[in-house]
Amino acid sequence: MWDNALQYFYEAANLGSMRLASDKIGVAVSSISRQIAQLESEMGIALIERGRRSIRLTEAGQLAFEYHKNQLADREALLNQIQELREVKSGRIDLAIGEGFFGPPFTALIEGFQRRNPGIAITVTSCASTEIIRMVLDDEAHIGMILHTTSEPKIRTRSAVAQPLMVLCAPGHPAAAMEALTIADLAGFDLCLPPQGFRIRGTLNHAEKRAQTWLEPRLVTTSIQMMREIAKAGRALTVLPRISALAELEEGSLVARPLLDDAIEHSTVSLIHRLGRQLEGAPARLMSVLEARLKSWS
Amino acid sequence: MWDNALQYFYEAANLGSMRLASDKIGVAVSSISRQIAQLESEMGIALIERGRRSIRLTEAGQLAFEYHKNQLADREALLNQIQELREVKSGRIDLAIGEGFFGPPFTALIEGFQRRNPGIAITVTSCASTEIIRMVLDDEAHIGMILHTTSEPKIRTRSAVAQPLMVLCAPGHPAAAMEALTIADLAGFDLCLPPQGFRIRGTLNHAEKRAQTWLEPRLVTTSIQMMREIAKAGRALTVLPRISALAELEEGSLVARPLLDDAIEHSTVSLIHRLGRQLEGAPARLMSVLEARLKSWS
DNA sequence: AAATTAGTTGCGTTTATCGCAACGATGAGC
DNA sequence: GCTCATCGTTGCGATAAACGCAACTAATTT
Repeated sequence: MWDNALQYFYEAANLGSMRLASDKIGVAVSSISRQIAQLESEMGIALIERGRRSIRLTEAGQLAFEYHKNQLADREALLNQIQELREVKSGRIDLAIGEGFFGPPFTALIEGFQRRNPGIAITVTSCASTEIIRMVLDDEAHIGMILHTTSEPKIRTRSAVAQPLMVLCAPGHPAAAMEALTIADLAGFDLCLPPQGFRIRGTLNHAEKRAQTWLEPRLVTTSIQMMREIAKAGRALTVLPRISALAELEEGSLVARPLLDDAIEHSTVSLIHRLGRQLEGAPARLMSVLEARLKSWS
Repeated sequence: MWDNALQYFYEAANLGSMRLASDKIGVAVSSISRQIAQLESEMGIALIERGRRSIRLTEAGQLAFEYHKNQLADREALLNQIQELREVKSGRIDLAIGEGFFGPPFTALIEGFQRRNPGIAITVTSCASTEIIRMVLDDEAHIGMILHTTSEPKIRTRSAVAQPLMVLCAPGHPAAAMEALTIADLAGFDLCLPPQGFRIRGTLNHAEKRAQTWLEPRLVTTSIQMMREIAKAGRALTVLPRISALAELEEGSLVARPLLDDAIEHSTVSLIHRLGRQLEGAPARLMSVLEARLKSWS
């Protein structure tokens, strides 16, 4: 309620007369006079000197004047920020991504997006699938990117593209000579795999169960980076989606061979967000970019 | 109008629910919901995430939240300042004083006032009577203090105390032996007077005209300080109100003798302010202090 | 001294806000 | 998976604030 009265007071003080303020604002002089009088009575102190034709501010009036001037500036700043948000010129996107997706292609995608949308801050968090789902549910992340679809309720799978797990090894590795490998084949080689609890390992577990063969990796690491390097060195095989080693596959330092298992061949990469949370602005834009790029990678 | 909606939004966001906000503010939930919705439509962007039980802020919502928080702080600061003004803890007083009033008693008065009212800034300007009146009329000074009353319209004489011009001289001066002096007596001594244009000189002029005697001062100065010093040295007489040399009279380094002239004996010291400008707060307080002290000096 | 122009006040009208109640939707518990 | 409690939303009549018009008072101007 103060807001109106202060505005009238401010304009009257600025223009030096209530009538000019009346013209500018478009309200009757009487209202202006009344609002100011009311403001004064609420503040318990006079803002303008009475018994005078022109508007002269008392000390309290000058304080109120400066106060409102600053307030206007602050409000304009807020409106600018809001405007930028609407135009997606600024904003924040929180992304939760399985570590397997990291690598030059993904980095290039993010960099390209930021170049085209300066002012948008992006946070990319890397963690396990279950954690990603939790973050999306709790709105700690706008968008999540996980292997395999999830049956979790309250999660909307926006886009899912086929992205089967592959066996990766160096070109000179014995496995590279094979067209495809079964779980049993895998068991015969040195393996580098992520620890239990990772989605990749969980998917493999199911396959092991079906094949009644249990894998015993020589090296267990949470670092996809390390898995790629071990495989490149030819010391071991690793199991990852193509997307996790796109750069290496293109330059030929790694080769990919299918892993013969129904569930694994049909595994997918999913872009998810919380059901009921309509993405808008920056997150929506990034979502569509991710969606398009993911399809081009599959 | 924004103000209300923002407040509701702020409380709802703060308490995490519209109903709690409703209890705290004392307004129906429906109004809160509506006000927030309206605010959103005016801003053109959602502030809280819909389709959710609890209140969660969007990015724009967080901006608005912070904005209003700052706004509240600013408003409280303003209210504090206003409160201080009302309690006369702060404020500004502009005083315009004839130079004749300067001296230890006046200085002590101002110092005492400032000690009892810390936070109040006082500006004491010294100038000629006509200038004092102009400053009061133009609101460049809250209070003026002049010799003699003025017939100026738009000037309100708040208080006038008798303060006849006296002849001042050193105790050993021949004039000190006289009970009282006439204008003609004055003409026989060396004189130190202010220049034409000063109120004292104007008052004397009238007396000279009546007595058909013209004074020719040996020394003319605008400095009351200098006049007092000259008189103390015994070199000349000077003409001032008692108030201008209160300290010297008390310590006995100067003596005062009446100047026999109707108008001069009835001259006064006046506290003036602009007609229609009701003094309040700090200026009013100082005015009453000045009034009381002036009477005690007369 | 009259005229002009400023701010103020009274009164009827318009607009915005409010409260109540019914509704729709979300999330917790069984 | 279903029910129930609770929270936010919407419709409608009531209420209060703000508004415009016009008459009024007061400060400047000529």
